[in-house]
Amino acid sequence: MPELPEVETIVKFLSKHLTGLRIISGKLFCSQICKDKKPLDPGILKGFQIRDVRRRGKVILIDLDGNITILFHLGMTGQLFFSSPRVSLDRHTHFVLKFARYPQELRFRDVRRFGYLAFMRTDEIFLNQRFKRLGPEPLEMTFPMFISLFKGRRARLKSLLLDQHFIAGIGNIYADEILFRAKLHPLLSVSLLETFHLKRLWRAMRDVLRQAIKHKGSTIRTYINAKTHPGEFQSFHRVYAKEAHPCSVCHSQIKRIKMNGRSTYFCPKCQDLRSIC
DNA sequence: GCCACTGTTAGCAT
DNA sequence: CATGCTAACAGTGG
Repeated sequence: MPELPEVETIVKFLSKHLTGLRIISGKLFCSQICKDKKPLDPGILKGFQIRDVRRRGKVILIDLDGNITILFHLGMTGQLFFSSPRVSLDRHTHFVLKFARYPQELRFRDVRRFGYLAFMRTDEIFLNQRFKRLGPEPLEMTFPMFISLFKGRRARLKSLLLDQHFIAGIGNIYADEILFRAKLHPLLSVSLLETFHLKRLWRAMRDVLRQAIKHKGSTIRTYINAKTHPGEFQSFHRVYAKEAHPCSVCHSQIKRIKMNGRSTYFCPKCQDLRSIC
């Protein structure tokens, strides 16, 4: 469930339930899922209390007292959910946290293992290379800030939207949905964009992400994530996974192409390349 | 069985 | 630096 709206939804949920809980144990079942250079024994988490749950881009940060933060990235198939300890762990559950006076444990499960977790000092998070290089939050950007990001760039529009160093949090679904609503072709070189195009893009980005958060994100392939969050934004998708469907605006057939190895959906008429170059 | 997919991104080549 | 391709993984569906 890993784009900004899904991560935001999970963070809100976790924040509500985790804040104030005291950890009695942490167990790692798959050492490769922990990205730390010096893998920390999660047993040392015992006794610390959860202060806050935050998001930065697609990353989830769980702050404990004692200057400790647990970082999670869900990759493609990561799940973070509560479960009764009586439900047996399957082979894809890689990390479990247990709490004092709380009947449920928090489990991190990830079938494809593109996700990861890491332990960091809370006050050092933003000194970390990973975070230093992360682009700005799309919902915390003014239009002038947004414009300045494009200066001197010439990559194709969708590639840039997907680049987490450019803007943090947008993935394959929301890139396509944003471009459809901005009426811009994914293959456009951003050097061709004028201020009014960027205005459309900025508005579409904010609208799509806000709407998606309001609907608790998109739940695709429910067998993977219904456990954690049944979102409803998928019913508002206009192009993603809609190859050959009629465009909701002009009734042309939605096209699918491959871009950077990812499926890319768009309306060939509403998002016409030739209208710009 | 084989091949093409899949909500990601680090690391490498150009 | 900027950009784009590939591999890492496991599962599903044709």
